[in-house]
Amino acid sequence: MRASQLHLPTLREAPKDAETVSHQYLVRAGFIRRVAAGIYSFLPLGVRSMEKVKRIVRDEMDKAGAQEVFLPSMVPAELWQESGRWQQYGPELLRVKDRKQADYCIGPTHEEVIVDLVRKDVRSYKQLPINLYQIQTKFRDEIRPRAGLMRGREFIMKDAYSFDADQAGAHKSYKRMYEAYNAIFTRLGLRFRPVEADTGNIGGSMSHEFQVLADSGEDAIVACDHCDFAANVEKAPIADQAFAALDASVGAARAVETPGAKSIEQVCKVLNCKPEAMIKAILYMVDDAPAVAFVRGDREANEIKVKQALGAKAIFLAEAEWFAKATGLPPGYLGPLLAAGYDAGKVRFVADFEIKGMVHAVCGANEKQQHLVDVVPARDLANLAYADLRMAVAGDSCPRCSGKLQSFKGIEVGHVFYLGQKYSKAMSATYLDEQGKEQVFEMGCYGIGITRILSAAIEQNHDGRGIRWPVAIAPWECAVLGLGSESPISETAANLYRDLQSAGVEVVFDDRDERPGIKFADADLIGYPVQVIVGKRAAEGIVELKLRHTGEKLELPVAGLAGRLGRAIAAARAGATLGSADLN
RNA sequence: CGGGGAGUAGCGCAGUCUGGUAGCGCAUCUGCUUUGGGAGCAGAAUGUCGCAGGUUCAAAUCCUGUCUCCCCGACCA
Repeated sequence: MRASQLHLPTLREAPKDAETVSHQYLVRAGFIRRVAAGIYSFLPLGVRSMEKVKRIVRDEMDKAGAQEVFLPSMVPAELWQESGRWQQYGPELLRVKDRKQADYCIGPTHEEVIVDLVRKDVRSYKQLPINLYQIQTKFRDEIRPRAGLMRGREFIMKDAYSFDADQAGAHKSYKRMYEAYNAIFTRLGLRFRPVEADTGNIGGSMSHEFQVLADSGEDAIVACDHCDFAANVEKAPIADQAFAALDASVGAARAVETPGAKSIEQVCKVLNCKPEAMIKAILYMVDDAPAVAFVRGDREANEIKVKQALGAKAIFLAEAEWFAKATGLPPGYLGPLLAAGYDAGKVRFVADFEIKGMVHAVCGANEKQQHLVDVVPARDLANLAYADLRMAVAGDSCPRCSGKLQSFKGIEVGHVFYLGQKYSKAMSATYLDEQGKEQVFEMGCYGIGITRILSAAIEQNHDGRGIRWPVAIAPWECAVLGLGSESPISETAANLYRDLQSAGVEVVFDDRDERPGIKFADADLIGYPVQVIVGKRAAEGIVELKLRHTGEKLELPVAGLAGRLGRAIAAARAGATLGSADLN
């Protein structure tokens, strides 16, 4: 393709609504344009990169035995009512009415549609297992769309659904998808990590997220430095811990005045203690009733764990005033040790395991302006319920082995769930087994955020000048920059362009009548993995090669270059980045 | 939804406090010169100042309402 013919509007400045690096570069380099909040148009370059992502996803899905289908994005309400999600889903589900006033939604995910499709046509165990997938535009009316393609309202997702006769089969299907996902993200050329994850709203009992590692990622993950354990911090269990023996010399718990000291920080100042010696109270509204989770003063409570520990459906941080009214206890001075006579039924308490091992703790006294010191939980809080409540952090022991956890930031680009019978049961999706008995399908569902991958790839691969695409998903693999229209530069460039095409390289010939600086800046911004610069030394048969990923520049004879590049690029399509070492 | 911020030329912004009829840089078009890291000179085109009311002789500017967008939090591929 000749750049002079390409619709490639690059911007020197990013529009002010773009703050995230990937968002800025996608707009500046001419991949996308905003249409409304969280809704984007794709320009030719964006389409090319996206199609490459799709091609790899399709290829690996097909290889793993899945079959492509295409489901509607507009879904009748009846299906969602049948699964119960028409009620459960909040305003994120975009509901629309047709001319007859019938209810529909724009599919944010397609469990209902696929279950309906399969239950109608799959009647026998002989038709199982089956795994169907689609690549579809989804719509979720997000509370806050942000960061360009990272969290759009309209986005493209690959979603697959497996149907098996039994759990063993479903686990096999799950494993197969897990492996396919590893293959996909490897081929995309991304550094990623599969991590154990919470199943969230979709439900189910087993789940892994595929996280692209990037410092700007929103998800915190921990991974063992020794074994292959890795999990989202939301999910990561805390390893069993050894508790110190009781120190009998510690005196009885006693109250001290701590006027005005409501936060951990303030109390530490007043009592001259450290946060790790304190018991922190976090106020929740759990299924509309007050509850308190206690964690060590320097820890962060994990809301998902608290929710599970309390067997709750919904959990929110409680407002202090509401809480005080509901319990009669003073926020800011809350502790696990209730005064005699207090009606313990008013509020539920649960404490993190770690607290049990504290020997000398400070906590709220449940009286205004007072804290308790010399609290020994194992002695004083015998009846307190303990559970794993805190967020895992770097340095924690691995829950599987003797290693230590390290922390990373990630961007979730894929998620595999084992669903069980959640949807098949709700929607009576059954088949007949060998005995002619009706059985409910065992399901799994498997998503990949196609459009989000573009953002994630950029977040992971960029520098101050622009994008550094992995070869597999670069819109074009190579750019030939002709730095002049006079002979022999123009002939050398045009010939090289032709030879690279013959060598099977996707190449853009920047033949625009622009100054060199503009061509360099655009090429760096767009992120072609390879730039071939035809300039001053063209007369000697020498051109310059710039490898975007490593930043290396080398001068090479033009003779035979197309063939060499063709081979190197072909090799890198499998999921690599290109450096000079790859040329031979 | 809570908190913060912004809507003025394609993009980035100034002008708003103190009302007087809109400007700068980049981009665009023409011409000449330039040509290895976002050129120079000369000329040109481009705006219902987000929208709707109101105040006023006069509104981008003041008042009221409204819409949109961005950022931080609760939700998620």
